[in-house]
Amino acid sequence: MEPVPMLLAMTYRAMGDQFHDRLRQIGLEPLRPAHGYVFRFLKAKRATTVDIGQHLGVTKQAAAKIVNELDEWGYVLREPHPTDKRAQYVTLTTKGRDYLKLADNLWSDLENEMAEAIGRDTLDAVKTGLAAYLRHVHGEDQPGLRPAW
Amino acid sequence: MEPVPMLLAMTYRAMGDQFHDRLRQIGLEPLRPAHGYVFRFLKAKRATTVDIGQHLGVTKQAAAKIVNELDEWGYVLREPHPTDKRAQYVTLTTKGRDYLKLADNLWSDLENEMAEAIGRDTLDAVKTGLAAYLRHVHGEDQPGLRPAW
DNA sequence: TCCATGTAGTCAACTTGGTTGTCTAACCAT
DNA sequence: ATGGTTAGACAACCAAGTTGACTACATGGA
Repeated sequence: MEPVPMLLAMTYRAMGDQFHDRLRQIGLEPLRPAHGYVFRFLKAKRATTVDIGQHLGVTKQAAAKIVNELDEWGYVLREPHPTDKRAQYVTLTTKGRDYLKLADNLWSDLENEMAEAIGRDTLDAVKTGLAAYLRHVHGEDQPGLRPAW
Repeated sequence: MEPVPMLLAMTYRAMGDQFHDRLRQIGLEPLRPAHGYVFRFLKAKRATTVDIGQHLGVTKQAAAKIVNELDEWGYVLREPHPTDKRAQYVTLTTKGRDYLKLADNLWSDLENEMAEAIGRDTLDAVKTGLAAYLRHVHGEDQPGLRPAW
């Protein structure tokens, strides 16, 4: 059997490719994975560019580029931080939230198809297993999200 | 619960980081993941540069760069293809096989620690589950190995 | 209160790891 | 034979990161 990391990489790639294809079928401009992960992160918590960089596992400069793009395209906007005059909160616009909602539906479709293919219980085991491993290696502080290739 | 692809990416990243750290602890020059995947591929079957590119999920030119590096560093060598005068088989040197053996040991250490953390049965479910999914979406023809970020 | 140290964000230069495009030589099916 | 395809090499380019430097603001002592 293939080593775990190869299985992870191949599955990630396979799901990502399918997601990308379906987005294009719908006719929606396919943002890169990083963009989607930013949306999801912003939905969960208020965050600055630095926070986003940390979450993605890239430098703040790289994160700033991504935020700039999302801003230009109208998916997010910046608002002043209430107490820190240096910082800015990055927040989702309606367009951003709509995109995220659509993407979430697509992902859950894919996940359901996966459940159908390998069994719901196996899928659950995969998810809880990976989540448990992540809690084990890092405590509560997330690792970088970006796969280092 | 986080969507599956995020779990995959985070786990891949977490394991890769650990692997990388331990290689450095040993004092071994840490090649990139792609290099290791090439070793593993070459061990399994005779392959040309084009084959390698396909397996990794990159263009043949990108694959050629990687093969060139591995050649310079003494991990692989090229030998003429028996029937096709255009093509060359890329094969592991002893140095390459040694590196792979060491890396394999490291990976199996990591996998054992994972088994300890989440339970051997859960780990088995993860592996068989992902493998089954991959067989389901692509038939027998592998997807690209490289995660598209 | 003042000062030392640290941090958010921005700008610029650079590196890396890929891409596309083009070409030659060899292959192969009609 | 010959027309279409393929392996490999060379070159130009590009995307997405990096490091480094700087400004403005924050924060926690002495």
